[in-house]
Amino acid sequence: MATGRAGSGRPTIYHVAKEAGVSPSTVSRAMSNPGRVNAATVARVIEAATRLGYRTNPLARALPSGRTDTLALFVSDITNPHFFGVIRGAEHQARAAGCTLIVGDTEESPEVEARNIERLGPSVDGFVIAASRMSDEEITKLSAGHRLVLVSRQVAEVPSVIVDHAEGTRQIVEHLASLGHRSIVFLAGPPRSWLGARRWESLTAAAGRHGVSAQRIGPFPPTLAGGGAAADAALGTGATAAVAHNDLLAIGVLRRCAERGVAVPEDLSVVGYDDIFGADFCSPPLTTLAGQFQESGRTAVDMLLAMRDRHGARPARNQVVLPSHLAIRRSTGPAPR
Amino acid sequence: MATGRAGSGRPTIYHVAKEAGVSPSTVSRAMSNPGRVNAATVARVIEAATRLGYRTNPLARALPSGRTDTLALFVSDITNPHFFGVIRGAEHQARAAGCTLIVGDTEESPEVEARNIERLGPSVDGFVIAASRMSDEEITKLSAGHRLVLVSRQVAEVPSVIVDHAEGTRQIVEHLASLGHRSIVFLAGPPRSWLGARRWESLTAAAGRHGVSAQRIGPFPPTLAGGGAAADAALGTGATAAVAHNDLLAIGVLRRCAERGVAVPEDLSVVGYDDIFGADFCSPPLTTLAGQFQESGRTAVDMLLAMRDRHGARPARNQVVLPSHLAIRRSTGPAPR
DNA sequence: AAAGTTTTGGCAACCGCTTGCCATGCGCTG
DNA sequence: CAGCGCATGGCAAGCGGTTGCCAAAACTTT
Repeated sequence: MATGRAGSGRPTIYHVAKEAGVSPSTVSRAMSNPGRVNAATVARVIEAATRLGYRTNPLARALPSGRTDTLALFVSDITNPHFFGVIRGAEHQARAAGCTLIVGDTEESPEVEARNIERLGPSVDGFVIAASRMSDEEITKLSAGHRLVLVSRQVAEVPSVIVDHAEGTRQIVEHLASLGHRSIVFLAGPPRSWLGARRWESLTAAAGRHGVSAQRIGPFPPTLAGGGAAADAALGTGATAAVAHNDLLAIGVLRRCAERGVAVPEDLSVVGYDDIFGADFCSPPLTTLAGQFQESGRTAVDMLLAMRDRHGARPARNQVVLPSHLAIRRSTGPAPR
Repeated sequence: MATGRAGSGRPTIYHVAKEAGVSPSTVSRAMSNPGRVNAATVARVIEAATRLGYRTNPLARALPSGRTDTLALFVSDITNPHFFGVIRGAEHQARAAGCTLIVGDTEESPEVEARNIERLGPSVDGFVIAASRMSDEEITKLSAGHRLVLVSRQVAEVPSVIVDHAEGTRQIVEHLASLGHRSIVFLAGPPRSWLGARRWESLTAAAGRHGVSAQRIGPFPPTLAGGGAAADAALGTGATAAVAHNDLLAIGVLRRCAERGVAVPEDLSVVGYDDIFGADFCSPPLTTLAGQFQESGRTAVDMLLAMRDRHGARPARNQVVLPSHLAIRRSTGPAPR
């Protein structure tokens, strides 16, 4: 009968201490601060520990030391494949550093974010918040009481890692302009998305420079299903190219176009953001701005760990911007005449 | 400067106790066992707590009580989109139950699985292990010392939830047979995969009943890239239909076929397992056995929680089998003559 | 050889919360 | 009105580690 719970006879440092003929504090030191103890004693302790099958209890260790070797990652919507890259990267890096990763879904809600941070605060060494929906003020406030690293979001003074949007979006517009497109429609995502706002901002700027007109419609839920409505709305605008908030939406547009007999890219070019799983094998394969999101997760975890270990000292690189590149595939083509 | 660490001035039950004019133990009871305390006192304590912004420290609570309200989920390869369903389902259900979820990648390694369980044992209330690569014996042994629920794996006496394979595979074979296929090739996945073994088992059984010949080739890594080699090998066998270990592999096959100018389904029918994200918009859309993996995650968490709360009493449903259904799409068609 | 350093290990006080046990005081029964 | 039981709150001992401080031991240094 599975118990494994407290009092489960799992050996403690006290058992090891008796077995090795030393005091518990020596065992503790031997395990976590070997420099402080004579090498021979350490060896004896280690030997006793392995003999007994001792494993240190992370909880008990964390309580007095305040160090949990656990990191939390919150994503705004765990349903969105975009975040899988971030999750993977973070998980991988955390594991490499001997840390455990907690993954949470905040369901697009700033309240859930704040509540979770408050709740988990003492249990983790820090938080990675991807695509936070909280306000700048709230983030700043929370970052005063907790170690926080933002992903896909920038707030002054708060460490963050984002994928370059300005340059990437410029490439999208250039690509489209060179194909003869003169009218672009942007399919907006969630209203609270900082990233979405930046993408639109960059798009209008770049469009202006290239003499291309850009309009925004939406918001649409950033999902495959949302792409249906987005496609219909986009087709109504007369634009020859649609730039979607993200790939999910873009692929949804692709599907809706296929249903309606609208040829992509002959009738409409479609561009997405993120290069998610599937973007290269949907039909037609999607032209999209590929960001290194796995790298984002990794970097964010690194920064968090650095903050923890350098204990308060401001990290060297506080606001990281990762490069992006345009993956040109078959969903974009010459503008219809 | 973000600290938020121990000694961070976060109020404790002692502060609340003083504020409310009661003893710490009363505060503790008021928070976690209100029946034991006079209602008026509880109200006073609650009020003091909110006034101070008190939040209970999960670590400190877990240490003496042995209850962490945290669950761990391990997947054999976090890179595989198949698991995203499980992760989502588990995360969602855990959150609904007020639990925190730890997600870990065991990298197809039984050792990593065992080590992680050992390490995290005291920090969690139980484990969900998806597609465990451990041996039956090892699982049985571990399940004696920890609360364990298996997903996509069955071991006698250990709680588990799987998606039906026998019936589903029968449907695949029937579908193929009715399209005139007489020779099927199974593209095997990882050698240690229990699920893979069951699928192949069911396939030969069903094929036998329908007078269809079935052969197995592989193993192939269950990835898109693995599909390239698998496709080439499959085409060499002369079979008219390929059933892949999973959708990742199947989509890889689709891509390779497209590259080689092999028409799907005209020259070769392709079937996958899992109905992952993308299976419905790849080209051609993939016929696949859809399982309710999100439901698997949810159910597994439910079982775990039930085990914890009914404290050792054997769960009512110990080995859950979820239904599957064949999603027939365009990657299968009549056998070439 | 005496005095001064450094190592090394033990003591005991925590970290913040839970819980078994006891003392109090009240309401009730007879 | 004595006697009893129960609801209520406090005390204190943990849970399994960490760590500041001190004393003994082992080395150096004059």
